[in-house]
Amino acid sequence: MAERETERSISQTVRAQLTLRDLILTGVLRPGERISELQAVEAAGVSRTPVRMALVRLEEEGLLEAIPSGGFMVKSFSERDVLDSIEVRGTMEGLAARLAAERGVSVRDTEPMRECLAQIDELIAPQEISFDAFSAYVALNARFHALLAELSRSPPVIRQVDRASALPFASPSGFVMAQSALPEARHILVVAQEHHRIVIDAIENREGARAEGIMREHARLAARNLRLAVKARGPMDLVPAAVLIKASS
Amino acid sequence: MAERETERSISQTVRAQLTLRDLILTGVLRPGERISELQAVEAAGVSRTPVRMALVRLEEEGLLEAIPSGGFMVKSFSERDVLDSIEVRGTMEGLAARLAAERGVSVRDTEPMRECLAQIDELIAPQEISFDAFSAYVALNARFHALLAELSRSPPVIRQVDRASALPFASPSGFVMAQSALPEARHILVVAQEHHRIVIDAIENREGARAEGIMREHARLAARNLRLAVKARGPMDLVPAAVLIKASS
DNA sequence: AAGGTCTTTGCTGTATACAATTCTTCAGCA
DNA sequence: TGCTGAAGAATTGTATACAGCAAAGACCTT
Repeated sequence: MAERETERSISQTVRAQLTLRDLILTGVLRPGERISELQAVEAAGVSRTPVRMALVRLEEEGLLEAIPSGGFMVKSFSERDVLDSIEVRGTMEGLAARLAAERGVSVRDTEPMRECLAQIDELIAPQEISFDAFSAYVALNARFHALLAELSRSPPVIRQVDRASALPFASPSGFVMAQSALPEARHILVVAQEHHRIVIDAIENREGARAEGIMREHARLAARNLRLAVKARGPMDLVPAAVLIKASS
Repeated sequence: MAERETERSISQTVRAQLTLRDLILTGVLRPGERISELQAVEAAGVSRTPVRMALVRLEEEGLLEAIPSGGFMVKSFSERDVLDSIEVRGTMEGLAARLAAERGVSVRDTEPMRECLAQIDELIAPQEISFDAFSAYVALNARFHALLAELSRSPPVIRQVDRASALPFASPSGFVMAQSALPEARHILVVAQEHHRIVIDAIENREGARAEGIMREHARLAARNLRLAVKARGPMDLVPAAVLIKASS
């Protein structure tokens, strides 16, 4: 989703956006805290103009909230908000899958997805999955989900799926790393992969309802990962956006 | 959705955004056309800084598209894109309705919606519905849909519903005016109102699936209005965003 | 005459200076 | 001691100046 460009050719606005996002996700800027433009200028090493541009973009992304009197603050999320964001993504991915199924896809379209599937199969084959394998899974999983959205061949749908996945904890692989240390880890990946397989099958057979349903259920897996990780206390450090989640009452 | 403020107290950025949006929706700026900042500055009567801010916001809104080499152009939509945008909104509203149903709502919550319903009832009671009545319907309908989204009590869901409704032709009342001149007009409003009634009923009875389903079907009504209006040729002038829709092949 | 290259012009991206508004703090009064 | 007011400081919103880049046109060469 975030293309990496050469360090110097990148625009100042993007540089500021990247820097600020990192500052937010690592918890340097805490939820509820007002973001001082001057402070941001200092941190990003650019002038105020691109910083303001970046702030607006981060607001649209959902990481910031506009303060009525001016300026922005870091948004904070309840656990419920996180779960709902995941549900939103699942719903949108379900729509994408349904449309793909109803409108039909060619084998050429699903080819790269099957390849993705095969690569993930290799990763989760061993009994014990290494930390690196988890990282590789995250990348492949993101690719699979991106390809799925494109299968709808609908720019508006793709756009909304992307926007729903923009929040780090709502993204398809948001909590995968969090479960890497958990014993249930492998089981969950196996189930997730089964979902992947089913959605492709359903789409190819033009079973819209099945394709939609399975993607919704698939997103619920992320929700389960979150609850598991919260209960286990600890692995949350692996998900950068954890600092945005305020302790629920 | 767009609050009206006093003309002089409004920020320059908002002024520019309003002016540009109007220019786009009225077709002064044509789809595919590159937007010159200088030209926009002249039109909005503000300096380049707020204009650039407005351009970024309009891009996020979906009306503009960033040009790789810099600057923005007016986005153009196929009829399919429009239908899909409506489907996206229906899906999100369906989610909101389902969550409201599953989580339960108090009578206090649905009170204002019932009031909305009653007012709409009065509007569509007469055999012939005046043009003004259509205008009044648009406002009440928008209010109903906004209240429905809030019934989910989920900020992430409300946010996504709002974003899905931001595109003028995807908004709940997008094509209502277009059918005002059509003979089928009253029938459609009656059916729409029936949907409104059912979704409230379903939510109060905690029937999540029914609430979701009816909202999806409800959005399809907008899609039907569009097709009807396109076929009738003419009433499209009443929907401002029509200029964004390129003739489908 | 056609193609390529160089120049020029206009644009966008960035930085900074200025203005206006808001927040804070301190003093005075009830 | 608490509250209200005003003044000051700081921060955001806006305007403008500058630099870098891309597209378009003209001229030269083949």
